[in-house]
Amino acid sequence: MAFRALQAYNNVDINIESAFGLSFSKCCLTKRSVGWKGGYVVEKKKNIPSLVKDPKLIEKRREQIIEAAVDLFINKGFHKTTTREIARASGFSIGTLYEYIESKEDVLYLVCDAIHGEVESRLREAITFNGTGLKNLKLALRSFFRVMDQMSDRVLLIYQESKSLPKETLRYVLRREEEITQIFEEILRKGIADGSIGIDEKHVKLMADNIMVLGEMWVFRRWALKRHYTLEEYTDKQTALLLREISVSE
Amino acid sequence: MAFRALQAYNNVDINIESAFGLSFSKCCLTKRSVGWKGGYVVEKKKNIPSLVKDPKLIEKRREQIIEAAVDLFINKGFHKTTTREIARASGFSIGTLYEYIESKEDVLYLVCDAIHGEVESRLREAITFNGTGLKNLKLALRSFFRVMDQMSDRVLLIYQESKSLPKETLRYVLRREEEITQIFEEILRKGIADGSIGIDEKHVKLMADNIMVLGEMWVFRRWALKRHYTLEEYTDKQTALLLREISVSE
DNA sequence: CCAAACTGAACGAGCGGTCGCTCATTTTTC
DNA sequence: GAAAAATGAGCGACCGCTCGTTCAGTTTGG
Repeated sequence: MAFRALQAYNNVDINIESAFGLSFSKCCLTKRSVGWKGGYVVEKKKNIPSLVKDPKLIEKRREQIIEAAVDLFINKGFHKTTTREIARASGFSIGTLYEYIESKEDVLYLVCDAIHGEVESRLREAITFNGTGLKNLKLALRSFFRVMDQMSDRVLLIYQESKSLPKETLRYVLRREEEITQIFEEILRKGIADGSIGIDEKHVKLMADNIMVLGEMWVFRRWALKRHYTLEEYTDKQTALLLREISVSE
Repeated sequence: MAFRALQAYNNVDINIESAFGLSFSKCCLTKRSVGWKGGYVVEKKKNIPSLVKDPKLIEKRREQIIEAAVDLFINKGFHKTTTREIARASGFSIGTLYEYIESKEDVLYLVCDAIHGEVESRLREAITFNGTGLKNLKLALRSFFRVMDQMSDRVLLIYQESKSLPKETLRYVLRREEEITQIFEEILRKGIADGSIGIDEKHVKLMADNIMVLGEMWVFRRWALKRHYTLEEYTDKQTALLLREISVSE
């Protein structure tokens, strides 16, 4: 999936394991804390302070902001979109906008996180864990490619603009994609356990990565691929390719 | 290869064939004209007017500009780099900078074009047209992945920033990548002709596209792939994958 | 041979404008 | 009527780009 700032990745990621352990050392245990890594609590979401007290209102207004900003960012890009435009498109004034965010980058984070959330939930709701791991995988791939196809402009947005996030904030966005990759890891492991998928455990992560790449590919080479394939054909062909690598006889 | 603005592609490319025919209708025949398409002359390079008269000096100064801007754009991104910074890093004043370009976007175009040029020339000089097409292909793949690896930050730069180019200028950049794809088309066709590659002519373009995608993949998923593969291993594995699709027994 | 005239590359203060963000004030809510 | 929420004029920084000026080097004219 296209969920990252490439440049930032290349600068940062060699140490990403340790970076996670260290960078979250300031976190404290709250109800939003969800996991452990290297002994530190890892927050799943970045907390954006707001001057407004009512949590329900904050959520509502931020949804307005996200909806407005997604369109603007897709059409104009992050840098060329002004905060005034975001405020106007959200239906309130510039002053009000800054009651719910602290910086323009916060809006970008909200947008990235919302898109990630949509991809993940759409993917999860399309997956059953009945049947063999292999069957699950085939279904998941079909859903995944369909979601990528339907959301390609938003996926593209994250891909192109997330590099503008502050380094620290970027990590939250990156983690979010790892979570999606893990869905495929789960399915693969299930297939290994029930014998329907014949790869070594140590190749699971790579396989999951490969799947994500094929999804990305449909998004950002769509202009080229659509000259030759429908989504259906692409799905079939890439599924076949992946299953061949998995060394099972269909 | 990563040479495009994704969003722009999705907006523009469906009509790219006709767009070329139409958009260049104003072109006239000059010594820089190099090709024909739909009866109109297609310029290969965008002409950037300069206030300076000496062509040699223009070339020299623009090389300085490119060298300075590549570094800045890679480290800060196009939008966050100021024209003053470009001028300072180039070794002259802001006023002088504008003697050699007309807009900040011109600098981005110069940079993209120079990077493309480097990729293409490096690739071409590593290719021989001796032996079978199949042998050529294997060598070309090895060189291509190596070039992608060595130039990944610059390739990434084009990928992330070319969307900021004016639509018209973007087309020049897009054309440049098509030319690189055509190198692989040539090789594939040679292999078909001499019988060493067994695919249908109508799949040549798609195959060439696939090769480009695999090169891209190494660039912008390097952070993930490097956890599992060296460049060597990646090259071997992807070459094998491609050859399998080509349906030849090695 | 030299001085006067000309050339054009380099310069950088400054212009017009935009942008992200603030805060004194008003409006709404309960 | 007090607290919460919304407002938008305004601030100050900065940005892309311009243009009047400088000056080393070249050409011209006597």
